[in-house]
Amino acid sequence: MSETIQKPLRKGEQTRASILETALELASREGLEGLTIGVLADRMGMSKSGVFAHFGSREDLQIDVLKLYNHQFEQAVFYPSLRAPRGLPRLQSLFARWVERVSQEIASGCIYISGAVEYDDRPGPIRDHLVGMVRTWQLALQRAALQAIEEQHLPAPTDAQQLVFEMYGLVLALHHDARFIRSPDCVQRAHAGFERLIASARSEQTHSHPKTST
Amino acid sequence: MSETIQKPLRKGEQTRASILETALELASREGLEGLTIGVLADRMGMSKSGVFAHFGSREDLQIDVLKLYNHQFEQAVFYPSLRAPRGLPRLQSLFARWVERVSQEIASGCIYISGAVEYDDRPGPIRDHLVGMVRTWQLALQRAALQAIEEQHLPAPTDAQQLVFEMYGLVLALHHDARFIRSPDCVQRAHAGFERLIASARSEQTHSHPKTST
DNA sequence: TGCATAATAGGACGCTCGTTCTATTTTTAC
DNA sequence: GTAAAAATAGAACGAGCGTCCTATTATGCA
Repeated sequence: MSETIQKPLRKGEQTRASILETALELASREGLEGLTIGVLADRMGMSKSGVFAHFGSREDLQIDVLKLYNHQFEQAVFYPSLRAPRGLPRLQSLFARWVERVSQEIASGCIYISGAVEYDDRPGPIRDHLVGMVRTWQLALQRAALQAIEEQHLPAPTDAQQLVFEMYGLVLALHHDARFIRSPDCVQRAHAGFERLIASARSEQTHSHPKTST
Repeated sequence: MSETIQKPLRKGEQTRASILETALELASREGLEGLTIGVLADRMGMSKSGVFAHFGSREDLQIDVLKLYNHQFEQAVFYPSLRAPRGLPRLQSLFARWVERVSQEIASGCIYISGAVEYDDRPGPIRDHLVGMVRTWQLALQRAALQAIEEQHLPAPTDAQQLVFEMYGLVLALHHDARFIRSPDCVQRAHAGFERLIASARSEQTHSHPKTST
Protein backbone atom coordinates (compact mmCIF):
# COMPACT_ATOMS: atom_id res chain seq x y z
CA MET A 1 0.00 0.00 0.00
CA SER A 2 2.88 2.33 0.73
CA GLU A 3 4.43 2.83 -2.67
CA THR A 4 1.72 2.02 -5.12
CA ILE A 5 2.81 4.96 -7.23
CA GLN A 6 6.50 5.58 -7.82
CA LYS A 7 7.99 8.81 -9.08
CA PRO A 8 6.25 9.46 -12.38
CA LEU A 9 8.82 12.12 -13.23
CA ARG A 10 9.25 10.80 -16.73
CA LYS A 11 10.70 12.98 -19.43
CA GLY A 12 7.27 13.40 -20.90
CA GLU A 13 6.40 15.62 -17.99
CA GLN A 14 8.84 18.11 -19.39
CA THR A 15 6.99 18.14 -22.71
CA ARG A 16 3.73 18.56 -20.85
CA ALA A 17 5.12 21.57 -19.03
CA SER A 18 6.32 23.25 -22.21
CA ILE A 19 2.97 22.55 -23.87
CA LEU A 20 1.30 24.28 -20.96
CA GLU A 21 3.55 27.30 -21.29
CA THR A 22 2.73 27.63 -24.98
CA ALA A 23 -0.94 27.06 -24.22
CA LEU A 24 -0.81 29.88 -21.68
CA GLU A 25 0.64 32.21 -24.27
CA LEU A 26 -2.08 31.30 -26.73
CA ALA A 27 -4.86 31.55 -24.17
CA SER A 28 -3.61 34.95 -23.05
CA ARG A 29 -3.88 36.22 -26.58
CA GLU A 30 -6.98 34.46 -27.89
CA GLY A 31 -8.79 33.74 -24.65
CA LEU A 32 -9.23 30.43 -22.88
CA GLU A 33 -12.18 29.61 -25.11
CA GLY A 34 -10.14 30.45 -28.19
CA LEU A 35 -7.42 27.99 -27.19
CA THR A 36 -7.49 25.23 -29.77
CA ILE A 37 -5.61 21.95 -29.78
CA GLY A 38 -4.81 22.14 -33.47
CA VAL A 39 -3.15 25.53 -33.23
CA LEU A 40 -1.38 24.46 -30.05
CA ALA A 41 -0.03 21.36 -31.79
CA ASP A 42 1.20 23.45 -34.71
CA ARG A 43 2.93 25.88 -32.37
CA MET A 44 4.58 22.94 -30.61
CA GLY A 45 5.54 21.17 -33.81
CA MET A 46 3.59 18.13 -32.67
CA SER A 47 0.55 16.25 -33.83
CA LYS A 48 -2.88 16.98 -32.41
CA SER A 49 -3.15 13.57 -30.79
CA GLY A 50 0.35 13.88 -29.38
CA VAL A 51 -0.63 17.05 -27.57
CA PHE A 52 -4.04 15.74 -26.64
CA ALA A 53 -2.62 12.62 -24.96
CA HIS A 54 -1.10 14.76 -22.20
CA PHE A 55 -4.51 15.94 -21.07
CA GLY A 56 -7.67 13.94 -20.73
CA SER A 57 -9.71 16.54 -22.52
CA ARG A 58 -9.60 20.09 -23.75
CA GLU A 59 -11.36 21.20 -20.60
CA ASP A 60 -8.64 19.66 -18.44
CA LEU A 61 -6.07 21.44 -20.54
CA GLN A 62 -7.87 24.74 -20.02
CA ILE A 63 -8.03 24.19 -16.28
CA ASP A 64 -4.34 23.37 -16.12
CA VAL A 65 -3.59 26.53 -18.08
CA LEU A 66 -5.68 28.42 -15.58
CA LYS A 67 -3.78 26.94 -12.66
CA LEU A 68 -0.48 27.81 -14.29
CA TYR A 69 -1.57 31.40 -14.79
CA ASN A 70 -2.77 31.59 -11.21
CA HIS A 71 0.56 30.32 -9.97
CA GLN A 72 2.52 32.81 -12.04
CA PHE A 73 0.26 35.62 -10.90
CA GLU A 74 0.80 34.75 -7.25
CA GLN A 75 4.54 34.49 -7.75
CA ALA A 76 4.74 37.84 -9.52
CA VAL A 77 2.25 39.89 -7.53
CA PHE A 78 1.17 38.38 -4.25
CA TYR A 79 4.20 36.75 -2.63
CA PRO A 80 6.70 39.53 -3.32
CA SER A 81 4.34 41.99 -1.68
CA LEU A 82 4.44 40.04 1.56
CA ARG A 83 7.92 41.42 2.05
CA ALA A 84 6.42 44.90 2.32
CA PRO A 85 5.44 45.98 5.83
CA ARG A 86 1.97 44.97 6.96
CA GLY A 87 -0.62 47.66 6.35
CA LEU A 88 -0.70 50.40 3.78
CA PRO A 89 2.76 49.72 2.33
CA ARG A 90 1.76 46.15 1.56
CA LEU A 91 -1.52 47.27 0.01
CA GLN A 92 0.36 49.75 -2.12
CA SER A 93 2.84 47.11 -3.14
CA LEU A 94 0.06 44.72 -4.14
CA PHE A 95 -1.55 47.36 -6.31
CA ALA A 96 1.71 48.52 -7.86
CA ARG A 97 2.81 45.00 -8.77
CA TRP A 98 -0.65 44.23 -10.07
CA VAL A 99 -0.62 47.28 -12.32
CA GLU A 100 2.87 46.51 -13.47
CA ARG A 101 1.92 42.97 -14.39
CA VAL A 102 -1.19 44.02 -16.29
CA SER A 103 0.90 46.65 -18.07
CA GLN A 104 3.41 44.04 -19.16
CA GLU A 105 0.54 41.84 -20.21
CA ILE A 106 -0.67 44.48 -22.66
CA ALA A 107 0.66 42.39 -25.53
CA SER A 108 -1.02 39.25 -24.25
CA GLY A 109 -3.82 39.99 -21.80
CA CYS A 110 -4.84 39.05 -18.28
CA ILE A 111 -6.73 35.77 -18.07
CA TYR A 112 -8.49 36.80 -14.86
CA ILE A 113 -10.05 39.65 -16.80
CA SER A 114 -10.69 38.06 -20.18
CA GLY A 115 -11.90 34.90 -18.45
CA ALA A 116 -14.38 36.89 -16.39
CA VAL A 117 -16.07 37.99 -19.59
CA GLU A 118 -15.78 34.64 -21.34
CA TYR A 119 -17.22 32.65 -18.47
CA ASP A 120 -19.66 35.04 -16.84
CA ASP A 121 -22.51 33.08 -18.39
CA ARG A 122 -20.89 29.73 -19.12
CA PRO A 123 -21.30 27.32 -16.22
CA GLY A 124 -18.89 24.49 -15.61
CA PRO A 125 -15.63 23.61 -13.89
CA ILE A 126 -13.62 26.24 -15.73
CA ARG A 127 -15.87 29.01 -14.49
CA ASP A 128 -15.78 27.53 -10.99
CA HIS A 129 -11.99 27.48 -10.89
CA LEU A 130 -11.79 30.99 -12.30
CA VAL A 131 -14.27 32.45 -9.83
CA GLY A 132 -12.39 30.78 -7.00
CA MET A 133 -9.09 32.28 -8.07
CA VAL A 134 -10.45 35.80 -8.56
CA ARG A 135 -12.31 35.72 -5.26
CA THR A 136 -9.15 34.53 -3.51
CA TRP A 137 -7.27 37.44 -5.01
CA GLN A 138 -9.97 39.90 -4.01
CA LEU A 139 -9.93 38.51 -0.49
CA ALA A 140 -6.17 38.91 -0.33
CA LEU A 141 -6.58 42.54 -1.28
CA GLN A 142 -9.33 42.96 1.25
CA ARG A 143 -7.17 41.40 3.97
CA ALA A 144 -4.38 43.83 3.19
CA ALA A 145 -6.84 46.73 3.35
CA LEU A 146 -8.15 45.55 6.71
CA GLN A 147 -4.61 45.30 8.02
CA ALA A 148 -4.00 48.85 6.88
CA ILE A 149 -6.96 49.87 9.02
CA GLU A 150 -5.69 47.81 11.95
CA GLU A 151 -2.32 49.47 11.71
CA GLN A 152 -4.14 52.81 11.65
CA HIS A 153 -2.70 53.69 8.27
CA LEU A 154 -6.27 54.18 7.17
CA PRO A 155 -9.05 55.57 9.35
CA ALA A 156 -11.40 53.11 11.01
CA PRO A 157 -14.57 53.88 9.06
CA THR A 158 -12.89 52.85 5.82
CA ASP A 159 -14.91 50.29 3.89
CA ALA A 160 -12.34 47.68 2.88
CA GLN A 161 -14.64 45.98 0.39
CA GLN A 162 -15.41 49.28 -1.27
CA LEU A 163 -11.69 49.95 -1.50
CA VAL A 164 -11.12 46.62 -3.23
CA PHE A 165 -14.04 47.25 -5.56
CA GLU A 166 -12.56 50.51 -6.72
CA MET A 167 -9.03 49.11 -6.97
CA TYR A 168 -10.37 46.36 -9.18
CA GLY A 169 -12.16 48.96 -11.27
CA LEU A 170 -8.95 50.89 -11.81
CA VAL A 171 -7.17 47.79 -13.07
CA LEU A 172 -10.10 46.85 -15.30
CA ALA A 173 -10.04 50.34 -16.78
CA LEU A 174 -6.29 50.02 -17.26
CA HIS A 175 -6.70 46.72 -19.07
CA HIS A 176 -9.55 48.12 -21.16
CA ASP A 177 -7.82 51.30 -22.26
CA ALA A 178 -4.47 49.61 -22.78
CA ARG A 179 -5.53 46.61 -24.82
CA PHE A 180 -8.73 47.80 -26.46
CA ILE A 181 -8.54 51.57 -26.80
CA ARG A 182 -4.74 51.55 -26.80
CA SER A 183 -4.42 54.88 -25.10
CA PRO A 184 -0.91 55.52 -23.82
CA ASP A 185 -1.68 57.33 -20.59
CA CYS A 186 -3.64 54.62 -18.84
CA VAL A 187 -0.86 53.25 -16.64
CA GLN A 188 -0.30 56.57 -14.93
CA ARG A 189 -4.04 57.09 -14.78
CA ALA A 190 -4.38 53.87 -12.84
CA HIS A 191 -1.70 55.01 -10.40
CA ALA A 192 -3.25 58.44 -10.09
CA GLY A 193 -6.62 56.87 -9.38
CA PHE A 194 -5.16 54.73 -6.63
CA GLU A 195 -3.38 57.63 -5.01
CA ARG A 196 -6.55 59.61 -4.96
CA LEU A 197 -8.40 56.62 -3.60
CA ILE A 198 -6.00 56.36 -0.69
CA ALA A 199 -5.95 60.10 -0.12
CA SER A 200 -9.73 60.14 -0.13
CA ALA A 201 -9.88 57.31 2.40
CA ARG A 202 -7.32 58.99 4.62
CA SER A 203 -9.17 62.27 4.74
CA GLU A 204 -12.34 60.47 5.72
CA GLN A 205 -14.05 62.10 8.68
CA THR A 206 -13.68 60.06 11.85
CA HIS A 207 -16.80 61.92 12.93
CA SER A 208 -17.32 62.67 16.60
CA HIS A 209 -16.06 59.45 18.17
CA PRO A 210 -12.32 58.88 17.91
CA LYS A 211 -12.79 55.49 19.55
CA THR A 212 -13.40 52.88 16.90
CA SER A 213 -16.02 50.38 17.83
CA THR A 214 -16.58 47.07 16.00
CA MET B 1 -31.21 60.14 -61.82
CA SER B 2 -33.60 61.35 -59.22
CA GLU B 3 -35.51 58.22 -58.27
CA THR B 4 -33.21 55.40 -59.24
CA ILE B 5 -34.14 53.62 -56.02
CA GLN B 6 -37.73 53.50 -54.95
CA LYS B 7 -38.97 52.67 -51.48
CA PRO B 8 -37.52 49.24 -50.73
CA LEU B 9 -39.73 48.99 -47.67
CA ARG B 10 -40.69 45.43 -48.45
CA LYS B 11 -42.15 43.19 -45.81
CA GLY B 12 -38.85 41.36 -45.63
CA GLU B 13 -37.35 44.37 -43.88
CA GLN B 14 -39.60 43.61 -40.96
CA THR B 15 -38.21 40.10 -40.75
CA ARG B 16 -34.72 41.48 -40.94
CA ALA B 17 -35.41 43.79 -38.04
CA SER B 18 -36.78 41.02 -35.85
CA ILE B 19 -33.81 38.82 -36.74
CA LEU B 20 -31.52 41.62 -35.60
CA GLU B 21 -33.37 41.92 -32.30
CA THR B 22 -33.00 38.23 -31.63
CA ALA B 23 -29.38 38.38 -32.72
CA LEU B 24 -28.78 41.18 -30.25
CA GLU B 25 -30.21 39.09 -27.44
CA LEU B 26 -28.00 36.17 -28.38
CA ALA B 27 -24.89 38.31 -28.80
CA SER B 28 -25.47 39.94 -25.41
CA ARG B 29 -25.49 36.55 -23.77
CA GLU B 30 -22.88 34.64 -25.75
CA GLY B 31 -20.78 37.48 -27.06
CA LEU B 32 -20.58 38.81 -30.59
CA GLU B 33 -18.11 36.11 -31.50
CA GLY B 34 -20.42 33.46 -30.05
CA LEU B 35 -23.28 34.60 -32.25
CA THR B 36 -23.96 31.77 -34.66
CA ILE B 37 -26.26 31.69 -37.64
CA GLY B 38 -27.54 28.20 -36.90
CA VAL B 39 -28.66 29.06 -33.39
CA LEU B 40 -30.12 32.31 -34.62
CA ALA B 41 -32.12 30.47 -37.29
CA ASP B 42 -33.41 27.99 -34.73
CA ARG B 43 -34.47 30.81 -32.43
CA MET B 44 -36.27 32.48 -35.34
CA GLY B 45 -37.90 29.29 -36.58
CA MET B 46 -36.24 29.81 -39.93
CA SER B 47 -33.66 28.01 -42.01
CA LYS B 48 -30.01 28.98 -41.89
CA SER B 49 -30.00 30.17 -45.47
CA GLY B 50 -33.20 32.10 -44.90
CA VAL B 51 -31.55 34.07 -42.14
CA PHE B 52 -28.27 34.35 -43.96
CA ALA B 53 -29.86 35.86 -47.07
CA HIS B 54 -30.67 39.03 -45.12
CA PHE B 55 -27.01 39.77 -44.49
CA GLY B 56 -24.17 39.40 -46.91
CA SER B 57 -22.03 37.63 -44.36
CA ARG B 58 -21.79 36.82 -40.70
CA GLU B 59 -19.50 39.79 -40.23
CA ASP B 60 -22.11 42.14 -41.68
CA LEU B 61 -24.66 40.64 -39.32
CA GLN B 62 -22.34 41.24 -36.37
CA ILE B 63 -21.76 44.83 -37.40
CA ASP B 64 -25.48 45.45 -37.77
CA VAL B 65 -26.04 43.96 -34.32
CA LEU B 66 -23.38 46.31 -33.02
CA LYS B 67 -25.07 49.30 -34.59
CA LEU B 68 -28.41 48.29 -33.12
CA TYR B 69 -26.87 48.00 -29.66
CA ASN B 70 -25.21 51.36 -30.05
CA HIS B 71 -28.49 52.95 -31.04
CA GLN B 72 -30.32 51.45 -28.08
CA PHE B 73 -27.55 52.53 -25.73
CA GLU B 74 -27.72 56.10 -26.95
CA GLN B 75 -31.48 56.15 -26.65
CA ALA B 76 -31.42 54.77 -23.12
CA VAL B 77 -28.42 56.56 -21.66
CA PHE B 78 -27.15 59.47 -23.68
CA TYR B 79 -30.14 61.34 -25.09
CA PRO B 80 -32.28 61.32 -21.93
CA SER B 81 -29.39 62.84 -20.02
CA LEU B 82 -29.33 65.85 -22.32
CA ARG B 83 -32.49 66.96 -20.55
CA ALA B 84 -30.48 67.35 -17.36
CA PRO B 85 -28.89 70.79 -16.85
CA ARG B 86 -25.48 71.29 -18.41
CA GLY B 87 -22.63 70.58 -16.01
CA LEU B 88 -22.49 68.31 -13.03
CA PRO B 89 -26.18 67.33 -13.09
CA ARG B 90 -25.84 66.07 -16.64
CA LEU B 91 -22.66 64.18 -15.78
CA GLN B 92 -24.41 62.59 -12.83
CA SER B 93 -27.37 61.68 -14.99
CA LEU B 94 -25.13 60.06 -17.58
CA PHE B 95 -23.44 57.94 -14.94
CA ALA B 96 -26.68 57.01 -13.20
CA ARG B 97 -28.39 55.93 -16.41
CA TRP B 98 -25.28 54.07 -17.46
CA VAL B 99 -25.16 52.17 -14.18
CA GLU B 100 -28.85 51.46 -14.35
CA ARG B 101 -28.56 50.08 -17.84
CA VAL B 102 -25.61 47.84 -16.99
CA SER B 103 -27.51 46.66 -13.91
CA GLN B 104 -30.50 45.71 -16.01
CA GLU B 105 -28.14 44.02 -18.42
CA ILE B 106 -26.90 41.70 -15.72
CA ALA B 107 -28.88 38.88 -17.25
CA SER B 108 -27.53 39.57 -20.72
CA GLY B 109 -24.36 41.64 -20.65
CA CYS B 110 -23.04 44.86 -22.12
CA ILE B 111 -21.63 44.47 -25.61
CA TYR B 112 -19.32 47.46 -25.24
CA ILE B 113 -17.63 45.62 -22.37
CA SER B 114 -17.68 42.04 -23.61
CA GLY B 115 -16.73 43.25 -27.08
CA ALA B 116 -13.74 45.13 -25.70
CA VAL B 117 -12.33 41.84 -24.44
CA GLU B 118 -13.34 39.81 -27.48
CA TYR B 119 -11.83 42.22 -29.98
CA ASP B 120 -8.88 43.72 -28.14
CA ASP B 121 -6.58 41.57 -30.24
CA ARG B 122 -8.75 40.74 -33.25
CA PRO B 123 -8.31 43.30 -36.01
CA GLY B 124 -10.99 43.96 -38.58
CA PRO B 125 -14.08 46.03 -39.21
CA ILE B 126 -15.92 44.78 -36.14
CA ARG B 127 -13.17 45.97 -33.85
CA ASP B 128 -13.01 49.26 -35.73
CA HIS B 129 -16.71 49.91 -35.31
CA LEU B 130 -16.59 48.92 -31.66
CA VAL B 131 -13.63 51.13 -30.83
CA GLY B 132 -15.34 54.01 -32.58
CA MET B 133 -18.48 53.61 -30.54
CA VAL B 134 -16.70 53.29 -27.21
CA ARG B 135 -14.47 56.25 -27.94
CA THR B 136 -17.51 58.30 -28.90
CA TRP B 137 -19.13 57.41 -25.60
CA GLN B 138 -15.99 58.25 -23.64
CA LEU B 139 -15.76 61.57 -25.45
CA ALA B 140 -19.37 62.31 -24.58
CA LEU B 141 -18.55 61.69 -20.92
CA GLN B 142 -15.46 63.83 -21.18
CA ARG B 143 -17.44 66.65 -22.75
CA ALA B 144 -19.92 66.53 -19.90
CA ALA B 145 -17.08 66.63 -17.40
CA LEU B 146 -15.52 69.63 -19.13
CA GLN B 147 -18.85 71.41 -19.06
CA ALA B 148 -19.07 70.73 -15.33
CA ILE B 149 -15.75 72.51 -14.98
CA GLU B 150 -16.89 75.37 -17.19
CA GLU B 151 -20.01 75.78 -15.08
CA GLN B 152 -17.74 75.79 -12.03
CA HIS B 153 -19.46 72.77 -10.56
CA LEU B 154 -16.03 71.20 -10.42
CA PRO B 155 -12.78 73.09 -9.69
CA ALA B 156 -10.63 74.17 -12.60
CA PRO B 157 -7.67 71.85 -12.04
CA THR B 158 -9.91 68.81 -12.44
CA ASP B 159 -8.57 66.33 -14.99
CA ALA B 160 -11.60 65.45 -17.10
CA GLN B 161 -9.93 62.50 -18.78
CA GLN B 162 -8.92 61.10 -15.44
CA LEU B 163 -12.48 61.48 -14.26
CA VAL B 164 -13.78 59.53 -17.26
CA PHE B 165 -11.12 56.87 -16.76
CA GLU B 166 -12.27 56.27 -13.19
CA MET B 167 -15.95 56.39 -14.09
CA TYR B 168 -15.33 53.76 -16.71
CA GLY B 169 -13.47 51.69 -14.14
CA LEU B 170 -16.41 51.82 -11.77
CA VAL B 171 -18.78 50.52 -14.43
CA LEU B 172 -16.32 47.83 -15.47
CA ALA B 173 -16.07 46.72 -11.85
CA LEU B 174 -19.85 46.76 -11.62
CA HIS B 175 -20.17 44.59 -14.70
CA HIS B 176 -17.45 42.26 -13.44
CA ASP B 177 -18.83 41.75 -9.96
CA ALA B 178 -22.43 41.55 -11.11
CA ARG B 179 -22.09 39.09 -13.96
CA PHE B 180 -19.00 37.13 -13.02
CA ILE B 181 -18.67 37.21 -9.24
CA ARG B 182 -22.38 37.74 -8.75
CA SER B 183 -22.01 39.80 -5.65
CA PRO B 184 -25.20 41.63 -4.71
CA ASP B 185 -23.73 44.90 -3.41
CA CYS B 186 -21.99 46.04 -6.54
CA VAL B 187 -24.62 48.48 -7.79
CA GLN B 188 -24.47 50.57 -4.66
CA ARG B 189 -20.68 50.22 -4.66
CA ALA B 190 -20.58 51.77 -8.11
CA HIS B 191 -22.71 54.68 -6.92
CA ALA B 192 -20.64 55.08 -3.79
CA GLY B 193 -17.48 55.13 -5.89
CA PHE B 194 -18.86 57.85 -8.11
CA GLU B 195 -19.90 59.98 -5.17
CA ARG B 196 -16.45 59.65 -3.68
CA LEU B 197 -14.97 60.53 -7.03
CA ILE B 198 -17.01 63.72 -7.31
CA ALA B 199 -16.41 64.65 -3.67
CA SER B 200 -12.71 64.12 -4.12
CA ALA B 201 -12.65 66.28 -7.24
CA ARG B 202 -14.61 69.01 -5.50
CA SER B 203 -12.28 69.18 -2.53
CA GLU B 204 -9.27 69.45 -4.80
CA GLN B 205 -6.82 72.09 -3.64
CA THR B 206 -6.53 74.99 -6.03
CA HIS B 207 -3.01 75.30 -4.56
CA SER B 208 -1.33 78.71 -4.44
CA HIS B 209 -1.66 79.59 -8.08
CA PRO B 210 -5.17 79.81 -9.36
CA LYS B 211 -3.73 79.89 -12.86
CA THR B 212 -2.96 76.37 -14.00
CA SER B 213 0.15 76.21 -16.09
CA THR B 214 0.92 72.94 -17.88
C1' DT C 1 21.72 -4.88 -24.45
C1' DG C 2 16.93 -6.07 -24.20
C1' DC C 3 12.18 -5.31 -22.91
C1' DA C 4 8.26 -3.19 -20.91
C1' DT C 5 6.28 1.09 -21.07
C1' DA C 6 5.56 5.66 -22.15
C1' DA C 7 5.26 9.16 -25.82
C1' DT C 8 3.94 10.44 -30.17
C1' DA C 9 2.04 10.16 -35.05
C1' DG C 10 -1.46 9.36 -38.35
C1' DG C 11 -5.86 8.79 -39.63
C1' DA C 12 -10.74 8.66 -39.12
C1' DC C 13 -15.18 9.74 -36.66
C1' DG C 14 -19.14 12.86 -36.01
C1' DC C 15 -20.20 17.42 -35.33
C1' DT C 16 -20.81 22.43 -36.26
C1' DC C 17 -19.51 26.30 -38.65
C1' DG C 18 -20.17 29.92 -42.68
C1' DT C 19 -21.28 29.93 -47.25
C1' DT C 20 -23.24 28.75 -51.86
C1' DC C 21 -26.48 26.89 -55.17
C1' DT C 22 -30.83 25.72 -56.69
C1' DA C 23 -35.80 25.16 -55.90
C1' DT C 24 -39.96 26.62 -54.03
C1' DT C 25 -43.00 29.55 -51.77
C1' DT C 26 -44.65 34.08 -50.72
C1' DT C 27 -45.16 38.81 -51.51
C1' DT C 28 -45.66 42.83 -54.47
C1' DA C 29 -47.12 45.48 -58.59
C1' DC C 30 -49.94 46.22 -62.51
C1' DG D 1 -55.54 37.45 -61.60
C1' DT D 2 -51.21 37.09 -63.36
C1' DA D 3 -46.43 37.86 -63.94
C1' DA D 4 -42.22 39.63 -61.96
C1' DA D 5 -39.61 39.90 -57.91
C1' DA D 6 -38.46 39.01 -53.39
C1' DA D 7 -38.14 35.80 -49.50
C1' DT D 8 -37.28 31.46 -47.79
C1' DA D 9 -36.13 26.39 -47.68
C1' DG D 10 -33.26 22.52 -48.41
C1' DA D 11 -29.25 20.28 -49.42
C1' DA D 12 -24.43 20.19 -50.04
C1' DC D 13 -19.57 21.97 -49.77
C1' DG D 14 -15.09 22.36 -47.37
C1' DA D 15 -12.92 23.49 -43.27
C1' DG D 16 -12.01 23.17 -38.41
C1' DC D 17 -13.20 21.35 -34.09
C1' DG D 18 -12.51 17.64 -30.03
C1' DT D 19 -11.91 12.97 -29.54
C1' DC D 20 -10.82 8.08 -30.23
C1' DC D 21 -8.22 4.12 -32.12
C1' DT D 22 -4.24 1.94 -33.75
C1' DA D 23 0.49 1.85 -35.13
C1' DT D 24 5.11 3.39 -34.53
C1' DT D 25 8.85 5.47 -32.27
C1' DA D 26 11.39 6.83 -28.21
C1' DT D 27 12.44 6.30 -23.47
C1' DG D 28 13.74 4.23 -18.95
C1' DC D 29 15.03 0.35 -16.18
C1' DA D 30 17.08 -4.50 -15.27
